[in-house]
Amino acid sequence: MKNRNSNKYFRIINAATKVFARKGFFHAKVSDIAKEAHVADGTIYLYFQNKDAILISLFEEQMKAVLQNMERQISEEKDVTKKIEKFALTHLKLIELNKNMAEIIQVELRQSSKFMKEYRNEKFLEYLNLIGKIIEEGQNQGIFRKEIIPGIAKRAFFGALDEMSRFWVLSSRKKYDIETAARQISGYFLYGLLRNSLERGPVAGVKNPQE
Amino acid sequence: MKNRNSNKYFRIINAATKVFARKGFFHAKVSDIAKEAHVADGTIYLYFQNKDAILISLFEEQMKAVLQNMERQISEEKDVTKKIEKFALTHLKLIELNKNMAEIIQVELRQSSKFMKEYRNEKFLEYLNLIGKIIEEGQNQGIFRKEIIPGIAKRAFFGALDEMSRFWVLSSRKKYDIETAARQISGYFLYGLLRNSLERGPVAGVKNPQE
Amino acid sequence: MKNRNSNKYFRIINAATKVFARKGFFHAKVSDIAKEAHVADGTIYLYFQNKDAILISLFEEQMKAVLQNMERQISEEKDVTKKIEKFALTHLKLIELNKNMAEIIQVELRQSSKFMKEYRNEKFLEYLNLIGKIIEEGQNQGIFRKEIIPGIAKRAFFGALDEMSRFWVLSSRKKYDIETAARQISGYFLYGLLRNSLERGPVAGVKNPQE
Amino acid sequence: MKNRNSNKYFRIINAATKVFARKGFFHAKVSDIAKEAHVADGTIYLYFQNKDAILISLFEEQMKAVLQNMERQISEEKDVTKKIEKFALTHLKLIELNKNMAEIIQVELRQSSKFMKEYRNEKFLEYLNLIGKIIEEGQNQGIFRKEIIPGIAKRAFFGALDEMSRFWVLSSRKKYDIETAARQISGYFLYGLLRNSLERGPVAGVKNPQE
DNA sequence: TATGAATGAGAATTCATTCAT
DNA sequence: CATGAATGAATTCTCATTCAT
Repeated sequence: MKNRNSNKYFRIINAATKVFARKGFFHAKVSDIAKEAHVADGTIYLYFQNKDAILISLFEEQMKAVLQNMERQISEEKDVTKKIEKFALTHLKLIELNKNMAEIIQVELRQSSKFMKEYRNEKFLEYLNLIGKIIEEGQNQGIFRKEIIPGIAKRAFFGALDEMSRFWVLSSRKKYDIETAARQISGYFLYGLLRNSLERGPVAGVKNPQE
Repeated sequence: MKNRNSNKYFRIINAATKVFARKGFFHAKVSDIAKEAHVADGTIYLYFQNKDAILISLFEEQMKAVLQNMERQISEEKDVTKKIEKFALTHLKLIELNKNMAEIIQVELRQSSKFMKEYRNEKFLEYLNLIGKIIEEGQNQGIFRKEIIPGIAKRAFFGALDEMSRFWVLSSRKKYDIETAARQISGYFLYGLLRNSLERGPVAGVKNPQE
Repeated sequence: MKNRNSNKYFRIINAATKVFARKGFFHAKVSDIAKEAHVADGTIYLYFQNKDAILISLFEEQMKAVLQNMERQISEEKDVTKKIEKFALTHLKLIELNKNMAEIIQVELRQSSKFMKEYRNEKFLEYLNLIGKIIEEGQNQGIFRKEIIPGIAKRAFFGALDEMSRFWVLSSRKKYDIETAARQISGYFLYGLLRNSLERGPVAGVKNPQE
Repeated sequence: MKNRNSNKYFRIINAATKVFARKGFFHAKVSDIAKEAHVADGTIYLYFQNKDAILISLFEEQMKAVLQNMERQISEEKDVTKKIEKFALTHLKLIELNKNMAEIIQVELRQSSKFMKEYRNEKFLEYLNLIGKIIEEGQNQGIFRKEIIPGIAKRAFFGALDEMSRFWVLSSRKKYDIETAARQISGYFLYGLLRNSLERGPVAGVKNPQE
């Protein structure tokens, strides 16, 4: 495998992003990717072990960038409440920005035991943990309720955003704008659906509620 | 008779559920399904147009049952708050009960443009709308904040549960028990993460907050 | 194999004639024939050994009738010249009358080693010999040239008529009417293409021509 | 390079000729052809769209050569009578020379609606027209009777030769030698079967004869 | 006799991957 | 490093035929 600094490496990654998004991983032919990258079929195998590896690399490269970006965005906010809101907004903007990539993550990456089962998706876990850490931070600061289980909350929050993305990716037109969706979703998690605090009931997942 | 009253129809559906969950849709061979169903390869094609059709039928049959069950469960609760909690619990229990099926919906059904793009998944939308209706009901009763957009909230809530299921489906052992997870997730949505109402900030997605 | 007096036997033969003509032997499904004959798939096998046997029976039944008819027509003429003309006319009329059958003989029966090689087509040879006998008769009467080799002439004459039929069968509309075509073709064979007898050259296939 | 300049293209054509002649088009497996051509199965599909396309290409390539050869042979003769004789001889010699090819044209090419119905066999029509032109030429020179309809005569003549070929192709041994058969058949068409001109009757296909 | 659901052998075609140039 | 022609394993689907009813 040749060094990934070669511009061909990224040309192939980008071509694959397009082709996978258009046809789906299984229906995408390696020769399609080669054509899109203006490269010979065989050349692909100088940079990637096989077709699966393209998808994995594609994902890793992309997540690297996404992760860096998200870390920077979050660190700009001091308030954990703002951090949560910023996370939601940044995540949804990302989807908007890179529809093809979003589509692959949403649809293709979930498809094969190769990726969601055997492949330990470290980068994705790191991404999830960004949320987890915000929540823990909020709990340590006494701002978030201490009964919240960060391991569950981080998945719930990510899942909420993710499902919203899927909706956008799969439907042609966007019904709600990004800012609205981001504010709504972070709003649900921060303040709940209930109208006033009097109704605040037994604390989630804990026998003896809040203190 | 080559209709779905034949027990062969369901034998094939069940066999396919196992095989798809084990190998993934694309790596599952029709002959694998036939073998699992104790049926000849050709027999499959008396009941299904092609391999894709098996996955679709499988999904539709399952969703029919899931939907009925969920409707019954929810109708047992009067309080919208309880309905939300019941939804979460029922959904997660379902996953637990039918791991293979869950895996297919989580992993396989998302994979192909056939299913997530071309295929208008009516049953799934009905399922989502069960949540939407609860939220609207809550708003009409003045219990849920009126700024909540049900079309976003239903997806966020489903996504949160769904991501939790994925976590379980893809990891071998369950870290949190079902009741805890259900109570946590519905708790986030109902009461928010924030510790007390004073912190209740600007209302989600609305410029001029509550009141 | 059940007795061929059953009306089902002929229902199947007739259905097969239609289906073979429409789709061709190889693309015709046994179930198509069954449907056309309003008979169950399995019933076909009570009357015919297999799909090949349908085609053969079809041909034999048809040739039996064709042969009888042609013998009768020819015996009505005394003059060998008239017999030749009658043969041509009757043959072409037959094609017109039974397009489906003609199509099968023209196209399908020629197709498979099963039929044109392995299958000794006795009925067809009898049909050819009707021509051969007319020619010999003509030679014995001193009307046809004795250098004519009946074994070649009968094939040439049949081939001429047959190619004309093929033209009709394969083109949708008939360019020439039957009587014209019959008279032309028998005319070529009886009188030749040449304008006058002076041009009559060395006799065909014989070193030292006539006389 | 995947064009017909590659020797693989012709290796496959030649292999297919053998295999089709031996087994028949429908019973010939693509893998048989590949084996005969010493080529991988998949390679066939670099040169031909599918199995049908092999048969068509095979036919077109052969007809191209046959046509050129026949045109050359005919142009060597000045006399239309000689041209007719030359056509017959050349046609029959060709069959002798390339038995496999002849068998395919005789037997296989007639089999499928693909070829005799849908496929407009231009090259074959050109071949037929070579005869048609000779006849018209003869008529213009006043040598052939003007009542002859070239569109019918060309088919009759071709059919006569073709049926003779079929006889040879399908029977293992040749009963008559080529020169004899060619002279006989062209003799029938030129001079007719009748012994002397006195017997020359009403002109073919025309009410008021040659007068 | 008649049925038609079930069978399973069989074949065309695709496409990831290799390797000689 | 790059190419792209060649490979051949792999898999869906078809359909003639059977046989239990």
